[in-house]
Order: sequence, then C-alpha cells, then structure tokens
Amino acid sequence: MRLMVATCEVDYSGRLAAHLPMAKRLVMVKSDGSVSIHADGGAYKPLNWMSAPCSLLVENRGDDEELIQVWTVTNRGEDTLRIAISSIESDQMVDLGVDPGLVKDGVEKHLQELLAEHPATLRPGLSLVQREYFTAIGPVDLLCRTATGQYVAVEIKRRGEIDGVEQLTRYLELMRRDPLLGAVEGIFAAQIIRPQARTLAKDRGIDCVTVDYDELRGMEPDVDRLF
Amino acid sequence: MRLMVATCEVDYSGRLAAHLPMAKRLVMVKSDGSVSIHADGGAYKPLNWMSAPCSLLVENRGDDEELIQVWTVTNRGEDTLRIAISSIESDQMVDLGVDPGLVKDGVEKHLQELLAEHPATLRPGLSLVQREYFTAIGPVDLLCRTATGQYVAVEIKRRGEIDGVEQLTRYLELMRRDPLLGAVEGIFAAQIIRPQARTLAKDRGIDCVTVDYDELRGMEPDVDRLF
DNA sequence: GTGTCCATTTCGAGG
DNA sequence: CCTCGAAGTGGACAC
Repeated sequence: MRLMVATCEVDYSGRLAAHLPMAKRLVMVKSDGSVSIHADGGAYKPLNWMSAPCSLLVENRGDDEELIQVWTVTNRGEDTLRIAISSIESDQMVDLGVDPGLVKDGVEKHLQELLAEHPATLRPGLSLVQREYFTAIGPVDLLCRTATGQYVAVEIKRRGEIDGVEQLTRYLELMRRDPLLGAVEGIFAAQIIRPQARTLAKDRGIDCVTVDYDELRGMEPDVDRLF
Repeated sequence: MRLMVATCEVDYSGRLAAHLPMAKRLVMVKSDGSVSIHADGGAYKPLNWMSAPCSLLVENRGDDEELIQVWTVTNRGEDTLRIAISSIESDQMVDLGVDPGLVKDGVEKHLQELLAEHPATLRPGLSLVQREYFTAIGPVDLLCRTATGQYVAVEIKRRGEIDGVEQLTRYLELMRRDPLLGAVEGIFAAQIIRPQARTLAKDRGIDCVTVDYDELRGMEPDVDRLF
C-alpha cells in the first residue's frame, strides 16, 4: 500500500462527472491498483476513487511547473480518474501482506439458521417445511406449517423495516395463488421491529415477532460440548 | 488526520460482532474522531470502523508485554471497537484542513430531464404533463398522457430493481383513487431492468422500458450550439 | 431529528 | 461470469 499526502486536484469521469478543487489530501494506492482520495472527514467513504482492476499512468513534470505530477487512472470501461499534483508532503510505501480476513457473527443468515432450528419460538406448534423456499420473485426465508397443517411464510430481518414487510407481502400474494399451498399466513421476524413496519404489518394481517438472538443461540443443541 | 501502520487485532461489537485476527494494517483516525482500519485490498471500504461521533480511549502498556497499546473506541450507543496493538511500524499526523468539497454532475437527474424532453421514446404518442408530479406520498418522476388522454405515471431509475416497482405501485395505488386522473397506467423506465423487477412489474400490469442514455443524449436539441 | 431514497454504492452467495 | 439481496450500508434531502 502506498500512502501519499499531496496537494492535488481530482477529476472523475465515468458514470458521472465529479471534480475536486486543489487541496491537500491523502491518496491511497492499494496493491491491487485501486486508488482512493480521502479528506479529513466524512466517514470512511473517500471523496473520489477508482476500484480495481485499473491501471495507473504517472506523468512527471518539471519542478518549475505548477503541476509536478499528473496521474491518470483508467478502468476497463470508460471511467477515468485524473489526479493533478502540485506538491507532495509525504509518500510512504507499506507492505501489509494479505489480510487474514474478517469474521462476522450476528447477521441475517445466522438468525435464519437459528430460527430454522427453532421455529416454535416464532409461534408454538410451528414446524419447518423448508428454508429458502423458492418463488418466482425470490426465496422465502422460512416456509413453516402449523399443527393444523396451515402454511406460514416467515420473513427474517436483522432490523425490521417497511421494506421487509413489503417483501413478505409480495411473497404471500404470490403463494396464496398456489392451490397446493392454499391459505398462507405471514410472520415477520426481526431483532428490532420499527413502529412503522409493525403498523404496516398489522394492516396487512402479518404477525410480528421480535427475536432475541442471544437467547436463540443459547437454545442451540450444544452437541459439540457433550464430550 | 492520523495514519498509523500497526500490527493489531480488532474486535467490533455493536449491530453485529466482528473479529480481525492479529495482522499489520493501516489505522486511520480522522479529526472528527472516526476510526477506520484498512487492509491492502478490497475496495475503499475498511475492514472495520467507527463513525463519528465517537470517543477514543488509549491505554498504554509496557513494552515488555504482548500488547503495547489497546484502543477502545465507543459510540453514543452500544457500539464498541477495540484495537489491540502489538507493534507500530509508523505513525504520522497530517493536517489536511477542511476540504473544499466535491462537485458532482449526476446521471439519474439528467436521465429524468432527457425523458421529460422526449416522452415519446417511452411509448409512441406519449406527451409530458408534469415532471415531479406531487402526490401525498412523494413525487412521481413524470406524469404523462397518451394520445387518447389517459394518464401514465413514469418512474425512472438508473438501475431498475424491485424497490422501484414497489415505489411506482404505491404511486399508482394512490393516483387511481383520484377521480381527476381516472385510470392511470404505469411505466417503469431504467437503463437496466433486473429480471425479478421485470417479473414483478409484469405481474402488477406495469410496462417496462429500458432506456439508452447515450441515444437520448444524442437526441437532445443542441440549442446551446446554435450560435 | 426522523424518514425516505440514491449510490461511481461494496460485499458476498449462488446459479 | 452474472444476478441478486444485504449492509454496522453512507449520504443527501425533505418534512
């Protein structure tokens, strides 16, 4: 990785046109060739960037000119990033090697796995028919059945918002036309459900269930701890 | 801005739990207090981060210990980022000042302008009634009329996905209750329309039109080039 | 401040 | 490779 602090002017042309007037910024070049220009503010998103794969052309100019270097970063497509440098404050090469990578826990997939193992926590007597039950417009997270045999479609979100209710509504609309399924109920399950989502769900006749992730994890059959 | 290259182990706990094993990485601290940890790969997104506003607590340890420093970055909420540092390769403070900011020239808005000028490219005989036609739940991109006088609501996206179809559906639902408009048709226009969005649109009786941005731009009356 | 929607989204999974 | 949906999405704008 190369870290350069330089006074530069940047122009991006591609899916849109963007211009950065001359100012001091951080230019980060990663070993895959990607370039990003950061200011000292505004979360982690850079002001301008070019994603890999791309190629970098550096044009040197005389020290007596306004610009000492002009970088042109081009994509396979029509994207071009031009960095015009008037002065360089520092320039550092760092060898970071390959990162061992990020381990995540607590995303929607985990929640889905846990609820697939314990569908009765959503409603007593509920049993799993299929995970990722496929419909023409996408997969339903869980297809379950009540003790009386009625189908229940479950949409699982980490955070329950209006979009999730809309999604489940679409699935229900489609599934209810399938004579093999017949009447299908809906359950919207999430760790937190926003009031507006709850209101919409109620209006649509969809049941809302808030899920405790830690509690579910505690219910896991700890098979691997038996010995 | 502070740029530190250090061998560190990182743990995030908050909306999810994420762990980074010990490795050499770039730690960027911006003047607003935000912290991001970058590897030498991936796009511009850091491996882990904490957005401002947040506070940083640095705990120094003896040089004879495994860890020489432990950083704890906390949010107002329950988010915590813990950076355990075993060695520091470099540590640089840079004063970038306030960035003059980015000037963008967008695409989506332009697409709307172009289609407003050439509504007949969406369907022969179509004419514009109003751009950004306001409804109670938001503005419809284009309100048009067929040769026979029927209203047509047009939703424009750069990339047509299911959300856009939902949006147009909501507008249509509302507009069709307005006796002044009567029957209202829907057109979903985008540069690319995903198959699933197309399926949903078809199911809802909404017409899909893919738009060629360059072709439309070519049709522009080059008024400003007449003189 | 909350809600909504766009994004040069990025990222990961699955066919 | 493309397609699709999730994200600790971030960011802007309206209300």
